[in-house]
Amino acid sequence: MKAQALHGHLDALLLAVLERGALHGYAIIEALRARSDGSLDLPTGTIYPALRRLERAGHVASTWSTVNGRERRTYELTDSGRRALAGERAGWREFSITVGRFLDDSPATPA
Amino acid sequence: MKAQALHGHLDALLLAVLERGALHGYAIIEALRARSDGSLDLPTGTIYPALRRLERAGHVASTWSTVNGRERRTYELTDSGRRALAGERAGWREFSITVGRFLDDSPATPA
DNA sequence: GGCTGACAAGTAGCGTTGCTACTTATGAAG
DNA sequence: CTTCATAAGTAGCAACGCTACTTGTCAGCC
Repeated sequence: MKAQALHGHLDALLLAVLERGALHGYAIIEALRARSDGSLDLPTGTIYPALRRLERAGHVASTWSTVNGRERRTYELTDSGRRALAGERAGWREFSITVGRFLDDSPATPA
Repeated sequence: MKAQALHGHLDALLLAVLERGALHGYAIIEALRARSDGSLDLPTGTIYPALRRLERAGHVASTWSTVNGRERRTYELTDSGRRALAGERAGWREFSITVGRFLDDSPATPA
Protein backbone atom coordinates (compact mmCIF):
# COMPACT_ATOMS: atom_id res chain seq x y z
CA MET A 1 0.00 0.00 0.00
CA LYS A 2 1.10 3.51 -0.81
CA ALA A 3 2.81 4.86 2.27
CA GLN A 4 1.82 7.99 4.18
CA ALA A 5 -1.79 7.44 3.18
CA LEU A 6 -2.65 6.71 6.78
CA HIS A 7 -2.84 10.40 7.52
CA GLY A 8 -5.28 10.93 10.33
CA HIS A 9 -6.18 7.30 10.79
CA LEU A 10 -3.06 5.90 12.37
CA ASP A 11 -4.23 6.61 15.89
CA ALA A 12 -7.44 4.75 15.21
CA LEU A 13 -5.54 1.74 13.92
CA LEU A 14 -3.31 1.63 16.97
CA LEU A 15 -6.28 1.85 19.30
CA ALA A 16 -8.06 -0.88 17.36
CA VAL A 17 -5.06 -3.19 17.64
CA LEU A 18 -4.76 -2.60 21.36
CA GLU A 19 -8.45 -3.26 21.81
CA ARG A 20 -7.76 -6.99 21.56
CA GLY A 21 -5.21 -6.85 24.35
CA ALA A 22 -2.10 -5.05 25.55
CA LEU A 23 0.97 -5.24 23.31
CA HIS A 24 4.42 -3.73 23.18
CA GLY A 25 5.49 -1.48 20.32
CA TYR A 26 7.29 -4.05 18.24
CA ALA A 27 4.41 -6.49 18.59
CA ILE A 28 2.00 -3.77 17.47
CA ILE A 29 3.92 -3.39 14.23
CA GLU A 30 3.72 -7.12 13.69
CA ALA A 31 0.04 -7.24 14.53
CA LEU A 32 -0.68 -4.50 12.00
CA ARG A 33 1.30 -6.34 9.37
CA ALA A 34 -0.37 -9.65 10.13
CA ARG A 35 -3.93 -8.38 10.29
CA SER A 36 -3.51 -6.48 7.03
CA ASP A 37 -1.86 -9.35 5.14
CA GLY A 38 1.32 -7.36 4.86
CA SER A 39 -0.23 -4.20 3.44
CA LEU A 40 0.60 -2.23 6.54
CA ASP A 41 4.31 -2.38 7.29
CA LEU A 42 4.94 0.67 9.41
CA PRO A 43 8.44 1.78 10.40
CA THR A 44 9.32 2.23 14.05
CA GLY A 45 9.77 5.94 13.48
CA THR A 46 6.09 6.08 12.76
CA ILE A 47 4.57 4.09 15.57
CA TYR A 48 6.80 4.89 18.54
CA PRO A 49 6.10 8.61 18.36
CA ALA A 50 2.44 7.85 17.69
CA LEU A 51 2.22 5.73 20.82
CA ARG A 52 3.76 8.49 22.91
CA ARG A 53 1.21 10.87 21.43
CA LEU A 54 -1.57 8.55 22.47
CA GLU A 55 -0.11 8.22 25.91
CA ARG A 56 0.17 11.98 26.31
CA ALA A 57 -3.47 12.17 25.29
CA GLY A 58 -4.35 9.61 27.94
CA HIS A 59 -5.67 7.03 25.50
CA VAL A 60 -3.09 4.40 26.38
CA ALA A 61 -0.99 3.61 29.43
CA SER A 62 2.42 1.95 29.32
CA THR A 63 4.38 -0.27 31.66
CA TRP A 64 8.00 -1.34 31.36
CA SER A 65 9.17 -4.87 31.75
CA THR A 66 12.28 -6.88 30.93
CA VAL A 67 11.89 -10.04 28.88
CA ASN A 68 15.03 -12.01 28.03
CA GLY A 69 17.22 -9.04 28.79
CA ARG A 70 15.24 -6.88 26.40
CA GLU A 71 13.36 -3.86 27.60
CA ARG A 72 9.73 -3.81 26.70
CA ARG A 73 7.18 -1.09 26.98
CA THR A 74 3.73 -2.57 26.94
CA TYR A 75 0.79 -0.40 25.99
CA GLU A 76 -2.74 -0.84 27.18
CA LEU A 77 -6.00 0.89 26.28
CA THR A 78 -7.45 3.19 28.91
CA ASP A 79 -11.13 3.97 29.30
CA SER A 80 -10.50 7.23 27.53
CA GLY A 81 -8.84 5.24 24.77
CA ARG A 82 -11.85 2.99 24.43
CA ARG A 83 -14.09 6.01 24.11
CA ALA A 84 -11.71 7.56 21.61
CA LEU A 85 -11.76 4.36 19.58
CA ALA A 86 -15.54 4.44 19.43
CA GLY A 87 -15.36 8.00 18.15
CA GLU A 88 -12.70 7.09 15.63
CA ARG A 89 -14.86 4.26 14.37
CA ALA A 90 -17.81 6.58 13.91
CA GLY A 91 -15.55 9.08 12.18
CA TRP A 92 -14.16 6.39 9.91
CA ARG A 93 -17.62 5.23 8.99
CA GLU A 94 -18.68 8.71 7.96
CA PHE A 95 -15.40 9.38 6.22
CA SER A 96 -15.41 6.17 4.21
CA ILE A 97 -19.04 6.59 3.20
CA THR A 98 -18.47 10.17 2.13
CA VAL A 99 -15.29 9.59 0.19
CA GLY A 100 -16.66 6.34 -1.16
CA ARG A 101 -19.54 8.23 -2.67
CA PHE A 102 -17.02 9.92 -4.92
CA LEU A 103 -14.55 7.13 -5.49
CA ASP A 104 -16.47 3.90 -5.22
CA ASP A 105 -18.99 4.41 -7.98
CA SER A 106 -16.60 3.91 -10.82
CA PRO A 107 -18.05 4.88 -14.19
CA ALA A 108 -18.49 1.26 -15.18
CA THR A 109 -19.65 -0.65 -12.16
CA PRO A 110 -21.59 -3.71 -13.23
CA ALA A 111 -24.56 -4.94 -11.27
CA MET B 1 -17.41 15.69 9.24
CA LYS B 2 -14.22 16.25 11.18
CA ALA B 3 -12.07 18.56 9.15
CA GLN B 4 -8.53 17.83 7.98
CA ALA B 5 -9.38 14.14 7.74
CA LEU B 6 -9.14 14.33 3.98
CA HIS B 7 -5.41 14.00 4.16
CA GLY B 8 -4.15 12.41 1.01
CA HIS B 9 -7.54 11.94 -0.60
CA LEU B 10 -8.44 15.48 -1.55
CA ASP B 11 -6.81 15.24 -4.95
CA ALA B 12 -8.82 12.13 -5.68
CA LEU B 13 -12.05 13.89 -4.74
CA LEU B 14 -11.28 16.84 -6.96
CA LEU B 15 -10.48 14.59 -9.90
CA ALA B 16 -13.66 12.62 -9.29
CA VAL B 17 -15.77 15.76 -9.31
CA LEU B 18 -14.18 16.98 -12.52
CA GLU B 19 -14.74 13.62 -14.13
CA ARG B 20 -18.38 14.57 -14.68
CA GLY B 21 -17.47 17.75 -16.49
CA ALA B 22 -15.37 20.88 -16.27
CA LEU B 23 -16.13 23.26 -13.40
CA HIS B 24 -14.69 26.41 -11.92
CA GLY B 25 -13.30 26.49 -8.40
CA TYR B 26 -16.32 27.88 -6.65
CA ALA B 27 -18.59 25.41 -8.41
CA ILE B 28 -16.31 22.56 -7.34
CA ILE B 29 -16.80 23.50 -3.71
CA GLU B 30 -20.54 23.50 -4.22
CA ALA B 31 -20.46 20.20 -6.07
CA LEU B 32 -18.52 18.60 -3.21
CA ARG B 33 -20.99 19.96 -0.71
CA ALA B 34 -23.99 18.84 -2.73
CA ARG B 35 -22.76 15.35 -3.54
CA SER B 36 -21.82 14.73 0.09
CA ASP B 37 -25.07 16.07 1.53
CA GLY B 38 -23.18 18.89 3.20
CA SER B 39 -20.56 16.74 4.88
CA LEU B 40 -17.80 18.19 2.76
CA ASP B 41 -17.73 21.96 3.09
CA LEU B 42 -14.21 22.85 2.07
CA PRO B 43 -12.83 26.38 2.40
CA THR B 44 -11.38 28.16 -0.60
CA GLY B 45 -7.97 28.10 1.05
CA THR B 46 -8.07 24.36 0.69
CA ILE B 47 -9.21 23.81 -2.84
CA TYR B 48 -7.61 26.68 -4.76
CA PRO B 49 -4.08 25.63 -3.81
CA ALA B 50 -5.05 22.01 -4.42
CA LEU B 51 -6.25 22.82 -7.93
CA ARG B 52 -3.01 24.60 -8.70
CA ARG B 53 -1.13 21.57 -7.46
CA LEU B 54 -3.14 19.36 -9.78
CA GLU B 55 -2.50 21.72 -12.66
CA ARG B 56 1.23 21.78 -11.99
CA ALA B 57 1.09 18.00 -11.99
CA GLY B 58 -0.65 18.07 -15.34
CA HIS B 59 -3.82 16.37 -14.13
CA VAL B 60 -6.09 19.30 -14.90
CA ALA B 61 -5.98 22.22 -17.34
CA SER B 62 -7.56 25.59 -16.71
CA THR B 63 -9.03 28.30 -18.89
CA TRP B 64 -10.11 31.79 -17.87
CA SER B 65 -13.37 33.33 -18.82
CA THR B 66 -15.50 36.25 -17.74
CA VAL B 67 -19.09 35.62 -16.80
CA ASN B 68 -21.19 38.55 -15.69
CA GLY B 69 -18.11 40.60 -15.03
CA ARG B 70 -16.70 37.93 -12.76
CA GLU B 71 -13.48 36.16 -13.56
CA ARG B 72 -13.72 32.42 -13.71
CA ARG B 73 -11.05 29.82 -13.97
CA THR B 74 -12.55 26.62 -15.28
CA TYR B 75 -10.75 23.36 -14.67
CA GLU B 76 -10.90 20.32 -16.88
CA LEU B 77 -9.51 16.81 -16.51
CA THR B 78 -6.61 15.90 -18.76
CA ASP B 79 -5.79 12.40 -19.95
CA SER B 80 -3.14 12.25 -17.30
CA GLY B 81 -5.77 13.28 -14.78
CA ARG B 82 -8.06 10.51 -15.89
CA ARG B 83 -5.28 8.02 -15.45
CA ALA B 84 -4.43 9.48 -12.06
CA LEU B 85 -8.04 9.18 -11.03
CA ALA B 86 -8.08 5.50 -11.92
CA GLY B 87 -5.00 5.03 -9.76
CA GLU B 88 -6.52 7.00 -6.92
CA ARG B 89 -9.61 4.84 -7.09
CA ALA B 90 -7.54 1.68 -6.86
CA GLY B 91 -5.59 3.18 -4.00
CA TRP B 92 -8.76 4.16 -2.19
CA ARG B 93 -10.16 0.67 -2.60
CA GLU B 94 -7.11 -0.90 -1.03
CA PHE B 95 -6.90 1.73 1.67
CA SER B 96 -10.53 1.49 2.69
CA ILE B 97 -10.46 -2.30 2.75
CA THR B 98 -7.29 -2.35 4.82
CA VAL B 99 -8.34 0.27 7.34
CA GLY B 100 -11.85 -1.11 7.37
CA ARG B 101 -10.48 -4.45 8.49
CA PHE B 102 -9.46 -2.75 11.71
CA LEU B 103 -12.27 -0.28 12.16
CA ASP B 104 -15.33 -1.79 10.54
CA ASP B 105 -15.65 -4.96 12.55
CA SER B 106 -16.83 -3.34 15.72
CA PRO B 107 -16.86 -5.69 18.72
CA ALA B 108 -20.63 -5.85 18.78
CA THR B 109 -21.85 -5.90 15.22
CA PRO B 110 -25.28 -7.49 15.04
CA ALA B 111 -26.28 -9.65 12.11
C1' DG C 1 -26.37 56.78 -2.48
C1' DG C 2 -24.69 53.24 0.78
C1' DC C 3 -24.87 48.56 2.78
C1' DT C 4 -24.89 43.74 2.87
C1' DG C 5 -24.38 39.31 1.05
C1' DA C 6 -23.57 35.90 -2.70
C1' DC C 7 -20.25 35.00 -6.15
C1' DA C 8 -15.20 34.27 -7.52
C1' DA C 9 -10.24 33.84 -6.87
C1' DG C 10 -6.31 34.08 -4.42
C1' DT C 11 -2.07 34.12 -0.72
C1' DA C 12 0.68 33.73 3.70
C1' DG C 13 1.66 31.24 7.44
C1' DC C 14 0.74 27.62 10.78
C1' DG C 15 0.22 23.00 13.01
C1' DT C 16 -0.20 18.18 12.53
C1' DT C 17 1.29 14.07 10.74
C1' DG C 18 3.96 10.36 9.17
C1' DC C 19 8.39 9.31 7.05
C1' DT C 20 13.53 8.67 6.40
C1' DA C 21 17.61 7.82 8.54
C1' DC C 22 20.03 7.12 12.33
C1' DT C 23 21.43 5.33 17.23
C1' DT C 24 21.56 2.06 21.10
C1' DA C 25 21.29 -2.56 23.02
C1' DT C 26 20.57 -7.75 23.74
C1' DG C 27 20.49 -12.61 22.31
C1' DA C 28 20.91 -16.35 18.84
C1' DA C 29 23.00 -18.35 14.75
C1' DG C 30 26.71 -19.06 11.51
C1' DC D 1 32.97 -12.15 15.31
C1' DT D 2 29.63 -10.84 12.46
C1' DT D 3 24.99 -10.78 11.14
C1' DC D 4 20.13 -10.95 11.98
C1' DA D 5 15.83 -10.62 14.71
C1' DT D 6 14.13 -8.34 18.65
C1' DA D 7 13.21 -3.84 21.02
C1' DA D 8 13.01 1.17 21.67
C1' DG D 9 13.99 5.57 20.57
C1' DT D 10 15.16 10.55 18.35
C1' DA D 11 16.01 14.43 14.92
C1' DG D 12 14.69 16.58 11.09
C1' DC D 13 11.99 16.88 6.93
C1' DA D 14 8.17 17.36 3.57
C1' DA D 15 3.41 17.27 2.57
C1' DC D 16 -1.05 18.53 3.45
C1' DG D 17 -5.04 21.04 4.67
C1' DC D 18 -6.63 24.80 7.53
C1' DT D 19 -7.32 29.61 9.38
C1' DA D 20 -7.44 34.18 8.32
C1' DC D 21 -7.03 37.56 5.28
C1' DT D 22 -7.35 40.40 0.69
C1' DT D 23 -9.37 41.85 -3.78
C1' DG D 24 -13.21 42.52 -6.78
C1' DT D 25 -18.05 42.38 -9.11
C1' DC D 26 -23.01 42.25 -8.99
C1' DA D 27 -27.82 42.15 -6.89
C1' DG D 28 -31.05 43.57 -3.61
C1' DC D 29 -32.53 46.54 0.06
C1' DC D 30 -33.21 50.63 2.81
